[in-house]
Amino acid sequence: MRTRNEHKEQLVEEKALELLVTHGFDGFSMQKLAKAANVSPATLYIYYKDKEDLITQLGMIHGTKMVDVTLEGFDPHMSFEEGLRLQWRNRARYWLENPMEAKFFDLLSHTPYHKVIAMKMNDRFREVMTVFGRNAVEKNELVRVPFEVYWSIAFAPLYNLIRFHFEGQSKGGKPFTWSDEIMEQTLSLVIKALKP
Amino acid sequence: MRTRNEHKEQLVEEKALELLVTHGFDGFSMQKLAKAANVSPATLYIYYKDKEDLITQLGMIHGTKMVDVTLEGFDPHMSFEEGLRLQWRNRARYWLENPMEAKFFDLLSHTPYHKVIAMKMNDRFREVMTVFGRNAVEKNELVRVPFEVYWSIAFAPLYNLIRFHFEGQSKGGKPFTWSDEIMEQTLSLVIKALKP
DNA sequence: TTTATAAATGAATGTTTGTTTATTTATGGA
DNA sequence: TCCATAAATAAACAAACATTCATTTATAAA
Repeated sequence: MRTRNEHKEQLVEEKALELLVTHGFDGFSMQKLAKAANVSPATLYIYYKDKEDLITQLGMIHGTKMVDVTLEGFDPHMSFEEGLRLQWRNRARYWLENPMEAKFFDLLSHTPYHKVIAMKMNDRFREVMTVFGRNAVEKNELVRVPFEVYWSIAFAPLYNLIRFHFEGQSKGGKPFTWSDEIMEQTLSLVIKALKP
Repeated sequence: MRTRNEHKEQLVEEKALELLVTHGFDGFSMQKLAKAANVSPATLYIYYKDKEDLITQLGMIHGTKMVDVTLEGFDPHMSFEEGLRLQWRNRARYWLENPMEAKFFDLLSHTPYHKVIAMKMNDRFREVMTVFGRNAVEKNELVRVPFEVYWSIAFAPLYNLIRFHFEGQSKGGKPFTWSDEIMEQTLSLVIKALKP
């Protein structure tokens, strides 16, 4: 029997991400993807059940990859400050090195697909973070607040900073770009907020 | 000459928001909107130049309304804590009372339309906030940090909390809902972070 | 070398898309 | 009352859409 062309499959994956990010979910279609990846539309339906399946699979792949990267070198028994620093650094590095994935994920999180993927993929991260948070509170390194409050303070500013970076957000004309100093400055404010 | 049916026009606006929020930009079409608002597709092209114009206008309307509400009772010469508190309260109230608008805006901010609208409508808010921030720094009520860092700490957590609320985000099953205590708790951490 | 089988395709399916055109309908001002 | 004019429409348009079908192509195992 004939074997699957792995190179072709990977190209489809790449181009799908590219098209989704540059033209939005709105302007994305199977035919455009097929053309961009030099593949027959019918081939896409060998790889994926349908359009929804394509996007869901893409989300899962990059979602788990992102969680893996975020938790690289992480141990829930680290000190709170050390652990949070490591996660910020890991995420920032990954996103800056993989802007397509970063933007795709940001996009995806604001579509109906989000729920399906978040459910499956956040579980691991959520679990680790719950242990980490509980330990930190017990060691008196972290204020005791509901999970959602903690999350909103600990990570929302990082996401926002990255969005600013990719949008080149500016204050009265001066464009904004990421720097380690900016991250460090923001992170230290966050840590200050979360100390008991 | 015949006069425009204002009621019909407003219904179109309402239904457009509803469809966009429930089915996403993806699943939105002029024909669906026409059907939902009991109007001929051609009528939409009397109200709006094209689909892009429809969405842009919708964004502008709700964008300026949101800025107005946020700045209700605000004065850039308020103390920093008082001013930030007021803005958080204003935004939270508006979003909880107008979930459709809130979700629409969240959605919109992750599409190519975003840039067009943000440019025009954020100007006023940005200007007021710049004065407010400068004053607060001079009075030694606010740390001196780049605008983007300030923004990421001061508002990103609020946005995140609202998203959690609308998604019913949960930790191990318990669903999350907004409460004034939760907001107060988060806001006080934010203020702690931003104090010099 | 042959054969069975999955990969890959080009062309077509019927549907939905955004938008326009020709026509009818309502109404403020003459 | 009647007329000019804009509102509103039903029906249509080509283009783009997701998906399928009949067929060809490549290859692992026999």
